[in-house]
Amino acid sequence: MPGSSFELAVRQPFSFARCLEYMARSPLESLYEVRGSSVIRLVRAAQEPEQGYGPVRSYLVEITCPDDEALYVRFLQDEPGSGQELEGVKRYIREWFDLDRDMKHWHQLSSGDPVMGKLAAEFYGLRIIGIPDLYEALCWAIAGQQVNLPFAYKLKARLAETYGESVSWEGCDYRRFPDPSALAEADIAELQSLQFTRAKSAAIIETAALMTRGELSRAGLLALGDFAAAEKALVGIRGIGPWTANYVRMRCLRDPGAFPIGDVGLQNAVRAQLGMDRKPTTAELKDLFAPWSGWEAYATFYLWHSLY
DNA sequence: ATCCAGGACTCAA
DNA sequence: TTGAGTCATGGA
Repeated sequence: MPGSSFELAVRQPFSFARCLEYMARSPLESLYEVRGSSVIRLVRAAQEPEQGYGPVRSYLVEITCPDDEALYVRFLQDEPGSGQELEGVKRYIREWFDLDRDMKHWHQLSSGDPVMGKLAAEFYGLRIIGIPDLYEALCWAIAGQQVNLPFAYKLKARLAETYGESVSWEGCDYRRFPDPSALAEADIAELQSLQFTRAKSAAIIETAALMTRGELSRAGLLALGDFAAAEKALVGIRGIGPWTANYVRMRCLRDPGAFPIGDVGLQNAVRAQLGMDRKPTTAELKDLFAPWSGWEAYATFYLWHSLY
C-alpha cells in the first residue's frame, strides 16, 4: 500500500536544501533523483547483505524536509512488511544524511576560521552525504580513481545498470547499486568492456568476493576498534590505496577525521580558496588542516562543495 | 597531440 | 615512511 510515511528527527543545525544542492551536482547521478526540494531513491531495507540474513527487499522512497526540523519519508510503491525492514530503511537514511552527527564542535572550529569560516557560513547545515553501503562506497571510490568525475559517474551507472535491481515509477527507472554477490564471480573482461581498467576491474571483483565470503564488511571494519585499523585492512586489498581507504572512512564508516589528502579535487579547491597559482603540497595541506583536527572529513567535504 | 582527472603500484633511499 | 617513475583510460 503506497503512501505510508514516517519522520526522522534531525539535530540542528541542518539544511536539507544544502544537502540537496550537493546531491544535485551531477546530472549523471544514477542512484537517486533530486527533484526540486525532494529526493527519490530505491533503498535496501538492511545493510550488510553479506551477513547472511537472506534476500532483503528494497523500497522506493521520497524524502522531503519542509522545515529542516525532520525528514519526511514516504514510500512510493510498496512499504516494508515488518518492523525490522522499516528499521533498516530508517537506519539507511540516518546514515545517508549523517543525521546523528553533533555539529557543535565543527561550528566552533570553523566559524572564526580564516579559510573555513566563509564556507561554513555559506554551506551552513550541510552534512557529509554518506554512502552507507560499503560495496557501493568502495566501487564508487575505485571508479573515481584518477578519472574525471563525469566519467566516474558513467562507470558507476554502468555497474548499476548491468548488475543492479531496478524499479519503475511514473515512467522513470530507479536503480539500486548491486550487491557484492552479483559481481563476486564476474570476469575481469566483463568489467573492462564497461571501460573499467584491468586493475579497477580486479579490485571490484576481489572486494565483491571478500564481502560475499564474509571476510569484509562495514560492521567488521567498525568492529576493529579504530578507523586506522579499518584503513589498514582496506589498504591491504590490491587496488585500494590510501585515498580510497580514507574516502570510505569518510563517506561510509562515518569517520569525521578521515582525510583523503591526495585528492585532486581537494587540492584544486584549496588552491582556489587561497588564490594560489598552483596546487598545494602535502605539507601545505597538513598545515592548513591542522586547526580542523578531528573534522578533516567535514573540511574536505565543504571544500569539495566549494568547487560547484 | 598533450594534459588533466576526487590514484595505485613498485622500488629505491 | 617518503618520493620519483610507471601504468591506465576517457575527455577536453
